[in-house]
Amino acid sequence: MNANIAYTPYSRHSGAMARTRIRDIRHEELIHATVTAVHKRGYAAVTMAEIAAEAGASAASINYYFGSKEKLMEATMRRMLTMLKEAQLERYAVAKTPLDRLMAVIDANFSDRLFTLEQCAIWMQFWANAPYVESLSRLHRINRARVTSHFRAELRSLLPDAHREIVREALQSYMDGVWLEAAQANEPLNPAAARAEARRFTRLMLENAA
Amino acid sequence: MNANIAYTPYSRHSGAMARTRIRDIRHEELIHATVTAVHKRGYAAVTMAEIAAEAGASAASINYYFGSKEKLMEATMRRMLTMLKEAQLERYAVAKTPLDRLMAVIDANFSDRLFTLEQCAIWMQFWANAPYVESLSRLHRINRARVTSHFRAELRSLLPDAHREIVREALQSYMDGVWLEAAQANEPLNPAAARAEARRFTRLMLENAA
DNA sequence: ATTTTTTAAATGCTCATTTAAAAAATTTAT
DNA sequence: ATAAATTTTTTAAATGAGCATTTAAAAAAT
Repeated sequence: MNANIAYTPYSRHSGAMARTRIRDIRHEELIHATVTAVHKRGYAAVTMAEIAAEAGASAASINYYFGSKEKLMEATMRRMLTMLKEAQLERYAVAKTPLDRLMAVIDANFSDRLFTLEQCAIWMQFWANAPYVESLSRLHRINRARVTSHFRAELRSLLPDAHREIVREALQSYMDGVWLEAAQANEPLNPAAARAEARRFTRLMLENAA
Repeated sequence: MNANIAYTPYSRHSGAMARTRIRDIRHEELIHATVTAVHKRGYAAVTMAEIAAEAGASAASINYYFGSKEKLMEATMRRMLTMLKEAQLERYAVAKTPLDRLMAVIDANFSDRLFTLEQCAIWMQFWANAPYVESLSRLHRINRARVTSHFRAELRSLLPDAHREIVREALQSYMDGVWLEAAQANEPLNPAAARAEARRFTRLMLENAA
């Protein structure tokens, strides 16, 4: 009856069984539907009914699983942030040098999975709403801090102190700016081209600053 | 009775007199109130009544002067774009070299008048809404094209073909990215510092290629 | 007089959220 | 197993608040 009660991760009758399946499926479906629906209509304009329809469900079921429109948006952004983090970790796993790792952070941002019109749109709505919604603001700070710290770590061995911070800030601003502009596009994005450009830009910055 | 009829720019009873004053005053006041109110509450959340209250007027008078909330937002953004253009022209007037003019474009973006929390917030709302509102989308394209063409013109004499476009895109993305991040801040911005950083970044980009 | 400006109040619509009841799935008892 | 009981999931419909916009009439300006 109440979606907010705490569940143990194991079913109650046998030992280490799988946890309630439907719950996870619905979360997945509804978050995906949110991304699609927000892309189509914008966060301000999209209605619970539209999101629900996108998932083949009813508006009431969104509230059953997420509690409110705001919490749904928060869960959706949490998912986006997790995807970004994972994309980066995947690339870290095969990176050998500090430069490889620096490029891993950058490539992750423009990976095929993430750098799509739909997701650019969601991020744009996220940035626009974060200043007015504490939970989103918090997510933004956390993500920003994570990326900053990775950049700092990798740049430490690539650049002298004097230029390091300016280059780091430039890299982060550049990435945000590219996303911002991509959110205005109406043809499909080209992640491979974006990665190539970002790498060229990065090399240019490093060369000149070294 | 109807705000949409065409007015001649001159009063009807004497020769070349000042045009209807109140109209201009109200436009000014209401646009200013819009910037303030949107900064406080976000475009999605702000109501006509709140904007009106900010200007000491009634919601109905906004519709009398602008026709609708959407048209008010459009007029507000038009004003922002004009301010940006003017800030740039002011600096062009005293620029001697291509590098001066390049810096003029950049400095304009971070001028004391424009690079404020309030205006960053408005731009953020603009970017988030442009994909869903044709009139805003159009403004975005126009502004983007204008800045692009200025950058191209000035970079032509500063950089060889090979690097020019990548540097231009990097500069534009950088500026957008700085604005995007600034929109998340909650302390007052420091335009002078932003200009200094932007100049350092620009020099870094140009050094190698020149 | 006539036109422009102003607003209080009315209108009408959209929507998030809640409610209440049914349907489906799962657990317990037989 | 099978049926009964219990819990989880689903949604149609109700609720109620919020809001942009319109109307109609008054006030101010010309």
